[in-house]
Amino acid sequence: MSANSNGQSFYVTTPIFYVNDAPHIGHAYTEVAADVLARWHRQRGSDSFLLTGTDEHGEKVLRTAAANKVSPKDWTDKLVHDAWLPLLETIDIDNQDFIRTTEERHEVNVQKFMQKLYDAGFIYQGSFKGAYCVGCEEYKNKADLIDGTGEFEGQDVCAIHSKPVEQLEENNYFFKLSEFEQPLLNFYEQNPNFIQPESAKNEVVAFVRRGLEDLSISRSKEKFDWGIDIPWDDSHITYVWFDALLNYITAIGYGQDEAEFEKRWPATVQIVGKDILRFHAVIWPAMLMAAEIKPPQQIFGHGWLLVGGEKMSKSKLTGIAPNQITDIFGSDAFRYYFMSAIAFGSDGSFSWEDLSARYQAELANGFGNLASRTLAMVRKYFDGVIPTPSDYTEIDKQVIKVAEDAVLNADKAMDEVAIHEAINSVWTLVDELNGYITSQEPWALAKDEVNKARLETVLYVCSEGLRVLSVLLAPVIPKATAKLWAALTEGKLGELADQPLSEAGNWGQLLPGIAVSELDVLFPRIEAETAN
RNA sequence: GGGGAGUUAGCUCAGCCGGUUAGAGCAGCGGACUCAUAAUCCGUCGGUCGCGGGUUCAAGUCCCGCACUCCCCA
Repeated sequence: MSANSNGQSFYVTTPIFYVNDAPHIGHAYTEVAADVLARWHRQRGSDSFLLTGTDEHGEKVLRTAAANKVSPKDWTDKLVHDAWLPLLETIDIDNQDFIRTTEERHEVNVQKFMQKLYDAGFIYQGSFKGAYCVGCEEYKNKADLIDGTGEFEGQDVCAIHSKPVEQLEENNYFFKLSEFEQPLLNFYEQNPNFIQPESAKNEVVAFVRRGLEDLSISRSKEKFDWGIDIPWDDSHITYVWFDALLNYITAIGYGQDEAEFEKRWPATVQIVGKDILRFHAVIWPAMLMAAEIKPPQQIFGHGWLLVGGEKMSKSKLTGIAPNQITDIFGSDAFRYYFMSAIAFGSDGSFSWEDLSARYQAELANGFGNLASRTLAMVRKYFDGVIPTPSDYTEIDKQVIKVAEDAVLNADKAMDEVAIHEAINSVWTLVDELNGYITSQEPWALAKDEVNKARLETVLYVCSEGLRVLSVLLAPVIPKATAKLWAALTEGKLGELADQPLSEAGNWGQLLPGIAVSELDVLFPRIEAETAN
């Protein structure tokens, strides 16, 4: 991720959605972050590739499919088409691929990967002991068990069924994760930015230092068979996590299209929620090392969205569907809000009041109104034609300086995956321009013909400032900026998405003489408090 | 039980390796202005920096203990 990544590959991934989940704003948050990064880097000239998809294997999927009396494949097809692809539409994600773990390109190459590890001696057969709940038909973690009461006093019982669990033992295949303890620690040390943010890194390093155990990576088909067959033993299937992690490479040609794979891998940054950080920062690089593949350049663990101070949850009725927000505020506002209001990497509080307040203050009154007042004056004083600027005063030069700095600072922040900081940097230009208009009083200049040249300059500065803002904000609020761009340029400057970010701050690109077109209100005031 | 992180104005948060009167945005209050989606601009009120010790010439900023919140693991 250098400052000049022209033509370089920028490969960003999100975790794949567990297909049985219901989409909520947490999923959407991760997607938007990855999408903003991908769009930003694409506009900077990189060959930017955003991957997302669905994780579709496992016993729970099999069970819910059975409960709905359809095959697991039909069940996941339905969920993908009814829930997950629409989610991407809802929040305006521009992904380059969508991988499903049930696709052949995934399954076949997961098997190749496993065979390679098996041949290299990193996988062996061993016995796995665990607490098995017959009701759930699965092994339980200790966290899922509670102390029994009544007739089961003194025993561990399943939290769901309240019945004792059985200690079962089965033969499984194991991955020699323990052998990678030192290699991982070395890797973390040599690649200090591998795990971000810093707090997440501390946690992972401390975990690995305490020692790693080998990892069971298969399940006997006697229990269930919705998964990828172990290539050398068809009585077992691959454990879901092992299967799921490999999507990041099977999607870009691992085992199949080596040229494509070489071009994309290693991933530039893999965005994950902090709950699954350990899988991505420990198990995943170890798997890759075993296969002699480079680990990704960076794993970025973002925080939780908190609602009322707690992690969202369905059981507490704090789960929020993204379209509840976009139906009222639109996808741009969704994207802007979560990206600007929350420091990426930290937990962040969501509330309807905060969303509503920021929408009003920043998008409607700040940016939207700036566009509105500028174009209204161009229309009113110059019949809608962008005027030609004369000599710039110190005040004008100050605006230009702020624009240039906004570009540099935003770009620097994006390199550090500090999305909120990047947006804040851009917003300095919004504020500068609003202040500039107030201090230059174009309405006063318009009263006397002698001030015409000055008025032309002032309104050119405002319009050109909007041009810079359109380019900088396109990755975050693509719909609104596209409208503004169309109104400002009449198609004379090419597509907005093709505007190079590195040159966004080069002043004077907007062409005088162009007739600006009508512009809808970008972010209409939302009066009704639908929020609750 | 072990590990990681957090606790700073009404709200959401910045405060890097300790150093002048602790900052921002929003909300509140006062004023200016009218091009604009009563919008913008200026000014202003507001904090014993979770609690208790310690180190230091000097501590939100370092050390120890405690309390509460969250995450991970067993």
